[in-house]
Amino acid sequence: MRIGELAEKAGTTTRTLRYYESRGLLPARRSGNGYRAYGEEDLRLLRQIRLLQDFGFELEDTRPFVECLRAGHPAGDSCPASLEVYRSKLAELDRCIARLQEVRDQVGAQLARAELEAQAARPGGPQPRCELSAHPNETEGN
Amino acid sequence: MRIGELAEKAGTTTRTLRYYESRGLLPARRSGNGYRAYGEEDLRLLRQIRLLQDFGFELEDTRPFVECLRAGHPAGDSCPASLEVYRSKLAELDRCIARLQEVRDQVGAQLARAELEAQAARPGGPQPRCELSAHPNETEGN
DNA sequence: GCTGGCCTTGACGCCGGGGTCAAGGTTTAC
DNA sequence: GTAAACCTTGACCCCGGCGTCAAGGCCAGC
Repeated sequence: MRIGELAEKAGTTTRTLRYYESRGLLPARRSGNGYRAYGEEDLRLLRQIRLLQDFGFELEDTRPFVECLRAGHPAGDSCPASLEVYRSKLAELDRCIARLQEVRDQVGAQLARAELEAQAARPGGPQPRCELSAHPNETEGN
Repeated sequence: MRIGELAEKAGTTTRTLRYYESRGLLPARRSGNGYRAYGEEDLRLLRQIRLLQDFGFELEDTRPFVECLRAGHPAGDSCPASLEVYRSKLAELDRCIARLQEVRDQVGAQLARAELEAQAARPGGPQPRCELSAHPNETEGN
């Protein structure tokens, strides 16, 4: 299988495959004319990489999975190193989510406050009204 | 106030201030010798920028806030354009959090499955045991 | 007048994951 | 024999938000 075919089967580009090879992640044999030659096994490795990439894993983090597969294990996550990556990614995701949630709440609070202030400042908008009116003769109606 | 002093007061660097100026976000007057000259007002603008940056806002998103302050409004978020930025940021944060949560759950599931499989594959580890034992004479105790 | 500490502009580097030429070799189909 | 569709390496570009030099100007204190 040549590079274009593998790229198409995996739904990626030839540039990406060359990039992976340059990173030492997916080396290729060469056929007589210098073209890269891939097998079905490479397609499996590539699919593993893409799956993790879709999760937002960095390329380096996929390496243990690829090496695990290449070592003959049934799945990319059959090796302890891969499990460690899972775990640290989980921790990272949790930290990231917590941080974003915190920011979300703060921004939400800012928005609420700013909207209130804008409301108060708008002429004709609701005036600051005392519950126990200072001037009982001013009715609310209009 | 010169650039170094302003940077220090705002807890940032001169490089950053020059960058903001290059983006048209925080232009500076010049004193006779060509040095940038800032006032207290610039410090307020800068603090507003840094606050939003700390929230993870992109620099461009801080522009409405800065212009709002510069227009004389009491706060950077006193203007509708700023409120719109708040709202779109909130929506973006929500999408981001939801996506991360989804990934987190998937990765968590992968980890759980892989750990189970590793457990099962470990020789001497717990063998696949039928609840209704196929060999009732094998007791559980050791 | 000289050293040290400020300031100026300009330009390149970084990071990740490739996109997009450029200039050329190979193979296949007509 | 020639055009089309592959393939090769090499190199620069992108994004955001600066960090980090380089080469030189300005000013204070001694």
